[in-house]
Amino acid sequence: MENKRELFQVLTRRFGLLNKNCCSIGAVDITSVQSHILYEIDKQTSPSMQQIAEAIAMDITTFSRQIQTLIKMELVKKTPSSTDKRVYILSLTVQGKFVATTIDESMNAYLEEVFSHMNEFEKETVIRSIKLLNQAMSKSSVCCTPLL
Amino acid sequence: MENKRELFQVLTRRFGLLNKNCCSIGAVDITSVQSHILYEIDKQTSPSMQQIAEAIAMDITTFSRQIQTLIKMELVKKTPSSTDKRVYILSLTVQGKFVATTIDESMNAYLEEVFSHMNEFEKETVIRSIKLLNQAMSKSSVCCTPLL
DNA sequence: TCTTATTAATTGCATTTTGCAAGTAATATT
DNA sequence: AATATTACTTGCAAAATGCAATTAATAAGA
Repeated sequence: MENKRELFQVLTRRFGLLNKNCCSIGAVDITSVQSHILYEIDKQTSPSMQQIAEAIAMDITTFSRQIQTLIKMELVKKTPSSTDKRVYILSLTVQGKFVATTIDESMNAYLEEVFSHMNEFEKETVIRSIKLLNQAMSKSSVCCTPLL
Repeated sequence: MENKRELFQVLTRRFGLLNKNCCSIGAVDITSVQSHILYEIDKQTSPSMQQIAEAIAMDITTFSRQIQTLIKMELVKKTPSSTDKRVYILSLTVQGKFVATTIDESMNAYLEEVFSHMNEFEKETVIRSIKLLNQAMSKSSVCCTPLL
């Protein structure tokens, strides 16, 4: 069988590049790391700092500073937890939600465009394959254990 | 249909993390960016600086400095082109080749492990899907045009 | 209860990475 | 022969990174 790494290297490089490109929304300009943070805050419900930092496998100190930046940009809000005063709950501001949604839409639009080069059967197959892959990776013991 | 971005986000995050983890070979410790550079030099034949920088979509000035680092680490060699004195041809040193190969092997080992959670049919399907996806992405006009 | 861990998050460095602008040297174009 | 373009390198200055150490709050042990 062919070299699997080759296939994955190309795939992830492309997707990584996509992430890099897609982060300029009107006057707001964010990095791909920040885009990941927004995505994850949007996805989770009332997450703490730790939770998000862990989800994106980012050092907590770097994360803390990124959040400070995002707060200055008025994209993220930090609310003290009512049950544990050490904890801060992260949420998106209206503008932050808008940015996250816009990025999500443009990513999905891109993916739709990519999938438009396939027929219905291929689409289904590919989607199912990605799911399979995600499942298999989450079962794997070798790597990525902290992740998702 | 379900949210495609979600699927891809998870997949590429996992793969990105894998890339991050897999870069300590004996006494040699390299970053994932450097691993990408080694990979690409190994793949291409007599590539110039520009070629590699473009392949991994990296700013040429940052790339130039990364190469300097890799040369200091004795993983990469820079040979002046005989036909064009502005150009440098990049190649891996013996040690660089060893590092690249070791990373490649450990990545493939990881992927084998991941695929071991699937049956033969699923494996084939997934591999074929990734290929399809790569083809579709290369056809796409939206993004990633400089890439591969 | 009081003392001692443990945990969540922040700051203080020191290092590394990044990328634009400007530079040098060689080749291509006119 | 003069000019433009190309390949690559340096000079900043800003940003990102991560370890060590700090603060404040909760949990656990005596």
